Amino acid sequence: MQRRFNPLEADAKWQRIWDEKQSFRADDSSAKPRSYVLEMFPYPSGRIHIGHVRNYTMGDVLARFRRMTGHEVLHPMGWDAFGMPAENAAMEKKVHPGDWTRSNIANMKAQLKRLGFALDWSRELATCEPDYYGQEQALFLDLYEAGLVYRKESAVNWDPVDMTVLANEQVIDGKGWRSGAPVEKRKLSQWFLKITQFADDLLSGLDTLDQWPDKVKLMQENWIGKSVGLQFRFKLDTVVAGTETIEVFSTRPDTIFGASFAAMAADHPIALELAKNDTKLATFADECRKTGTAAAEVETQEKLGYDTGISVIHPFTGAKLPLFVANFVLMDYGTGAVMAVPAHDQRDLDFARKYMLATPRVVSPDGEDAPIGDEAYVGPGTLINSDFIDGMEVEAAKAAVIARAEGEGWGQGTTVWRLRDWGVSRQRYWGTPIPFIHCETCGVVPVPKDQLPVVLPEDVSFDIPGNPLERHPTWKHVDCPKCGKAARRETDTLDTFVDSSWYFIRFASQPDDKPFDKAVAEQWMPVGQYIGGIEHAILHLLYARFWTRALNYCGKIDVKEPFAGLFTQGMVTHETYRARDGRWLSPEEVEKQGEGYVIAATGEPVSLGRVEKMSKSKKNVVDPDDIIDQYGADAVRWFMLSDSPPERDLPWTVSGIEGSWRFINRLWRLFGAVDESGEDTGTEDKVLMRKLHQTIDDVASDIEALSFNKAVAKIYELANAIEKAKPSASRTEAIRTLALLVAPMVPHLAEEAWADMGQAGLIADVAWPDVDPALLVEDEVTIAVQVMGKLRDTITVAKGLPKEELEALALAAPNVARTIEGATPKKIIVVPDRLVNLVI
RNA sequence: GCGGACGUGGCGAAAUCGGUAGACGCAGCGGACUUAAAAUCCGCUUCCCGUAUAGGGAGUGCGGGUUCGAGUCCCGCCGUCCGCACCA
Repeated sequence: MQRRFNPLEADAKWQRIWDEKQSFRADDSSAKPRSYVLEMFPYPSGRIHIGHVRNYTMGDVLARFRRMTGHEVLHPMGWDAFGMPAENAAMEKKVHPGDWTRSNIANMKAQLKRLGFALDWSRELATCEPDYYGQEQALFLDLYEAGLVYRKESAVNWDPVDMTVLANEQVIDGKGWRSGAPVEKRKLSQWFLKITQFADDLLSGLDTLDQWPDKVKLMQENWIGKSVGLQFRFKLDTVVAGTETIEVFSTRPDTIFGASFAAMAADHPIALELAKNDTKLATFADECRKTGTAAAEVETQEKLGYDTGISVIHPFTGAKLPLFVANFVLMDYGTGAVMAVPAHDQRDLDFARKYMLATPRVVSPDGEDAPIGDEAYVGPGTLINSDFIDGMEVEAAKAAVIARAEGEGWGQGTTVWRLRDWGVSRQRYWGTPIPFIHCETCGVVPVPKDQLPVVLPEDVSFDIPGNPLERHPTWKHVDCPKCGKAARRETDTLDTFVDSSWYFIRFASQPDDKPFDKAVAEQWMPVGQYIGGIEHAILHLLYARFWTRALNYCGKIDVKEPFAGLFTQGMVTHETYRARDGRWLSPEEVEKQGEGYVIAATGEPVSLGRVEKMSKSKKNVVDPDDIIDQYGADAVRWFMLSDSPPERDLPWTVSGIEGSWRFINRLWRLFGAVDESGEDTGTEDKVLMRKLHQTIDDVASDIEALSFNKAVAKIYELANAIEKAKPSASRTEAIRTLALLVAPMVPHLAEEAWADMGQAGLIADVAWPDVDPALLVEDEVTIAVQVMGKLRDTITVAKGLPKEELEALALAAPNVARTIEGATPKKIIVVPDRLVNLVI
């Protein structure tokens, strides 16, 4: 009778047993080597997505494998549970954000459980619960005491309809993403975290992260954006409202003798002042503000300027340079004004050509004063036409100019960062309340730690737009902790990125009375392997690196980098289908017919679209629950690991998951063959044993390298070899060992087989099989024989055969003899145990 | 525009050090079993010439180069994708 694996029964059974035995609980006091494996925790949107399944399966395989190799593994799961969708649901469906979120968590947890992940659920946390965000408030106060938190007036994107602040990413073409209303700039008092204090450290720390993708490190480097240069003051030839100088920044102070004009942003204070009495300038400035900052616009936009009629005085030559207001100068970078050197900066050159300004060369690769064409020269060279720095190389000239400016007191060497301090105020309900009180007498007063957590009120309404905390009848009214007079609670809540900036430490240590225990957390930290999507390359990963440094700065933890290893996995994609009228069709609606697809119900032809990321709008979504129902957890897990390298996109296909399901059953039949055949002849199968031990070794290193697709291929090869092998003691051993090799990937099947084979205990508790090094070396090798680099034949010989013998055998190989037709080779190249190449 | 990654059969992909290109899976084709289907098993499957399980030729985006030998190294193109975006 054919054995068919029954995942419906097996999955639930083993999940229950693992639960009962607390198999995956991490022991804080273990003497084993530690391994912290973490996947980015999900936002509880309601359903898990196939992308989550891929992400968590990868982490699970690594976690289970590390357990088998003798590690004490921490592999936790939680919920990034604050955020806007819950408030949107509250507005649309009239449910409380907390109820909505908690029921989503319950649903998603049930879904995750069905996949049999080896998670320590005892450490589960949700950021929306007071036991988490209360500790976050305590940490926020610690950072405040350390001087890392401050308030400042800041221009924000204000949505006048939703009556709330929007993040830059939520403003699309100048309009609120939800309301569609034109966004206003408003000055509001906002809470900030001093991330810029750690800018240099966050940058140099990247060099220590040798287990991070270069791509992510580069993105962070660009985001932090360090520029070193000279900040200096030009004297103005006309005093503007009491101002006699304009401050500029340049990364190329060496080119200062090539400056032919200066330019400032339309919003520069001097420009604003001048515009008061110059309507043409005011109009021009308005034009500058109107043009968008969208990629396409910037690229095509012409350099435009307005000559103010004022000049700046060159600090060395005393020459008068015209001062322009220019649309390419940004107020929020550097000082909002620049010295322009057209010969050595492309933007300055474009501008100079348009307004007929001089373009003197001051750096030359060959010392010649060649005229500048349409391209600015930005390469290395020697300074010319530059007074006291003539003849110097660029770097020396930079230093010389900075030294002179500092000596004469009109400028100083400076570093400018693109990174801004992190604005964490949100005018939302569903977030961590910022633990401060505003008192008319005492000012901004921190909530005393013994009064934490500041808990969100439950009785809120979402009938009208705006922040429900702000209009709650009682919540914000409190007495000042200092003077006892009536005062007002801060009604802003924290950006949810704060919540995800330390959850990994709370997983490692979760006491009731403090955010974490230093010693316990340090035993686990840093996270050994962190796995998640590339979309978090900058924000989340940078914030978490900052927050960990901030805690380190406060003496809370002896760790600076939270994630030693980072892996960014690819997306799960799917074909898209469209009907003739252009509407998207879901996979269930279409049917394969011959080479193409038709609508199942009507037979109407369907056009096949691109393979894209699964999304509701394109209707190419596959629900994890449905496929688990159909094929069981193991087939789904196996598919997630097969074929595509984990960092690349994985195309979901029905034939692919069916292939996985077929293999699950092939394994199941193979495992059944151990008892059934009874044909263990006691004989040894050396070839199979060699294959087995090579596979044990390969699969182990593939899993460590997260090359799951390769591990899967090796397991297929071994299964093929076992099926072809004749019954023997070796074959029985190989089958039993195969169960161990697949255990991290298809754990339910492995447990079922282990029990079925009469083995004691759980396979989850069995160690990874040992490799016999003697079996890793072949005693016979197949050698390629080439003539002039072209393969002509192969010969199989004993390993380690001396050069002369190989040459003789190669010359004697029939195909070779025919090809060279008796000629004597001029040269013979022999690579021992690999190949012989005859040069005629 | 700047920066980065990638380009291998019909498809997803292997090839860890410059040494037999295409392992493994999917799809496809042929066969066995079956009344039939499903399931399963066996075989073939880069392209071209060839009756051939003989043999040969071409072949890793394109054009060059280095080398006894290049998917891999170097130079120059082309294409796709991703990130950033007037950053002084």
